[in-house]
Amino acid sequence: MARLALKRPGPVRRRLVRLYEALDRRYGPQGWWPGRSAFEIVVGAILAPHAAGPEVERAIARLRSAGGLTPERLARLGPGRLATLLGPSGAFRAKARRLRAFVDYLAMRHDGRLRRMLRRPTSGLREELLALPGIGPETADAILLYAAGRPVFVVDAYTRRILARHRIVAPTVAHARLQALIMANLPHDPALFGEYHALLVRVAKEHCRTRPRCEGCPLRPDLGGRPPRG
DNA sequence: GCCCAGGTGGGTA
DNA sequence: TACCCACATGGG
Repeated sequence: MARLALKRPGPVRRRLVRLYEALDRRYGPQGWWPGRSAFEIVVGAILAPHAAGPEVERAIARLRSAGGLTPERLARLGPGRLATLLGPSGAFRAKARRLRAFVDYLAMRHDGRLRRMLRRPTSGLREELLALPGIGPETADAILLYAAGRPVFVVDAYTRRILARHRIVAPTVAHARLQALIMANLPHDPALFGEYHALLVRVAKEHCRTRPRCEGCPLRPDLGGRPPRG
């Protein structure tokens, strides 16, 4: 478990820490991201939208079987072949275009070398990733955190839903503001951010998704407080 | 058979 | 800024 040593924690910080500790007690270390290589992590992040979990893993396994899990080999797969391999992940033609755009960018800007790309300064790399088709804030941040090891908190729909239900933030809080709030209140530790995100996904999938009214929340009921203003 | 899913991008008002 | 919809398969 990543440690949280905090001096004089404020209300938001205290609630974020208590939420993390409750999740960690309940589920333990998650060991994300389940990628065998940095490139596999990037591929998984690009395939993830609307196809979480086993479908993405199946698509990656098919890519691996076809020898397509390196940038240069993936670039050599034809669009039709690539789309066919991605079938289980859904939206496969769109995702094939996105993967192709990523390896093309890698070849053009970083000599095809992912390691070189991952050494870029965080803010510059984030801008480059966001400029690619199909890569938005969540996908870019997942790559920064899990492939590049940068202390960037990945905010997704689960993060917003759970933090809102525990009254740590308002449900309508903007993505950038939510990310800034979390990062201003937790130590900038990639291992901690990675575990926290993974734990949020875990509880959301196992509990929140099937019980939208939070009946029998596995987390402590006293995590909340008064609804935040704004 | 219907609804939704760890998101993104294009369109519209 | 806010909302709608396509992307497309798979599971509940």
